[in-house]
Amino acid sequence: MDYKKLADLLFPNVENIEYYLKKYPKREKKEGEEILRFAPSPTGFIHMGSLFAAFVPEIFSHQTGGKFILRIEDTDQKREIENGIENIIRDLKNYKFIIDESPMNKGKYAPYIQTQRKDIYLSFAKYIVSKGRAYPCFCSEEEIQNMRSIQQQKKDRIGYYGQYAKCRNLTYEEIESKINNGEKFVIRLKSQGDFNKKIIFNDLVKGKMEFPENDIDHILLKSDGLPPYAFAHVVDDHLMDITTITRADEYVSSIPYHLEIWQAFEFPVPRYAHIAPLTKKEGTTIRKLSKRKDPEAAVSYYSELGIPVDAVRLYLATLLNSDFEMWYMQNPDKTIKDFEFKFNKMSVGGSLFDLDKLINISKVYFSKKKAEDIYKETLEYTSEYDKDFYEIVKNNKDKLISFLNIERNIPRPRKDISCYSDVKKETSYLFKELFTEYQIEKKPFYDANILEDYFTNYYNVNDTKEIWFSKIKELCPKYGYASETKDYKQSPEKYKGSVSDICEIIRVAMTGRTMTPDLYEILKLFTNDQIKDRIKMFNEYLTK
RNA sequence: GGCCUGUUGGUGAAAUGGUUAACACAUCGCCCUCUCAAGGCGACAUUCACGGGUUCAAAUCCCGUACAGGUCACCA
Repeated sequence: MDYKKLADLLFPNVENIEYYLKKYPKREKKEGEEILRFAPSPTGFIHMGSLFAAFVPEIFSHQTGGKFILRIEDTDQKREIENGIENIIRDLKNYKFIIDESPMNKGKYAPYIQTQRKDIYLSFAKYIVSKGRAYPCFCSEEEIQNMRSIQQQKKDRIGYYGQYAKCRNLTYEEIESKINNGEKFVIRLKSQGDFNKKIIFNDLVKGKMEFPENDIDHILLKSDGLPPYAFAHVVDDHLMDITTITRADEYVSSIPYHLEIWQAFEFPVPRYAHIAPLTKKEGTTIRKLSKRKDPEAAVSYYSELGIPVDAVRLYLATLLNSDFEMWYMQNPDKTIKDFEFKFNKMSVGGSLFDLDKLINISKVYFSKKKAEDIYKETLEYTSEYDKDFYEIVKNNKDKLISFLNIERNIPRPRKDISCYSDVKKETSYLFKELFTEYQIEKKPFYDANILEDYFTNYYNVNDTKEIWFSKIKELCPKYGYASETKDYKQSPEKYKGSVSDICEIIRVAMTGRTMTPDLYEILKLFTNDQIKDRIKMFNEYLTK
């Protein structure tokens, strides 16, 4: 068969492959520079899994001084959703991804949206047909279904291959007449593989793997003229000069097939890094984190909660290489950029997405921040997600900063804030509008008289901390409490309680909770009127 | 079912043939401090899914079993 003639018959008005090879020349790269890409489908919002999938190539490209590219894989037009592309770009920007080339920020290798590259795929398909490595197939869906059920009955391997590949042996004349009849066709790879032979493949993450060769005549071009993933990625990644392909490890099993496409073009094969999915534990089973089933998979979950972008990025970094965490503890002044990530340190199985861990990372992150910055960012956060609290934040700058500064600028700061919405939770008792009732269990020793006595006869805002505390101790014996915790511990029968219980009464009365930052500092944030008000409230609460 | 990949404590995870199996989170206990936290110290895998084998030496290599995940589309 004259394959050249066949190619012209199938693709009469299509550019030569040389045209595109020239139009998109190899990049001028420095030694070691890597070009990586994130290639999502525009099927909705970005979730944690895709954020991680984007994080990996961004890190590995930029840490070599290379480029990070966003390419949109929208060849399946059935799955497309409105604003899909815009949402992806917005989410990536929010998460501080630096995208060197994308549909918005065009580079030399545009277009970056696959449906806009249709002519390119056609050209490459024509080329591969002209080389005799691909052929048109006119089988209908029914015929393929039939083939499959026969294969199932006979317990044969499923697929279009070998003797099942009917259209493989069509003559030029047969093809020509079908085309003249207007029959629809797809282009299939004419596989040269042998299922009984093995190929060895080296993956950057998973290491050496062995597979049977591909012998299935997979589809390279669908009847709508658009390629499925496999063919598109080879054409695009070659033309865009991608040096390392990162993708989800669900593609592992199609490696032999993808390799055969590269080989058919005689293009050098880039490195591949197959990334295990983020997983979630549900009962005893572990499954892929799902954007449909898991609310915590959506990035909006974190922005609504107010988990800072940088904290999420730190978590992604520890998910990438778990030794990052230790390194970062030892090098608190460095950033993600300073760490050398390695593919072979990535998890081969799957990384469990652990919300507790993220929250912990976020707490540590907050504990290192300046109070002024937290205030500023809380203002931004509340302006979007909590309008009511926004007004309070805006009008109480000094108070909030003073609060945030309690036990902050010390070697081991407090870790009670994990997200911007916690600021409200942690400070609500400072504001009359938010503190409307006590929601804490009454304990027998709670006593409004002690409270009133303390504030009328002992408390003075201007006291130093030492004096402040000695005054509380002074008050203790009057009500049968031990001034020293040690004394109480030694002979508890002699006392009603200790100074810590007195502190608890004051703390609970003022804040409605047993755990707050340093009580001395907290009290300073209350005005006299507020104190009086709380004493009254506390009294009512106890008598109720 | 075929093919591929995993399986280390309550959890995540490190150790890529060689001392008592890192570290972090969680939990519990003790200590410290002028209150709450934080912090310090300690406990938490006589053992790396199970069974064999190779080796002076195995969580690490090989074989088998079990379990789990992935894949077998004109989806990516």
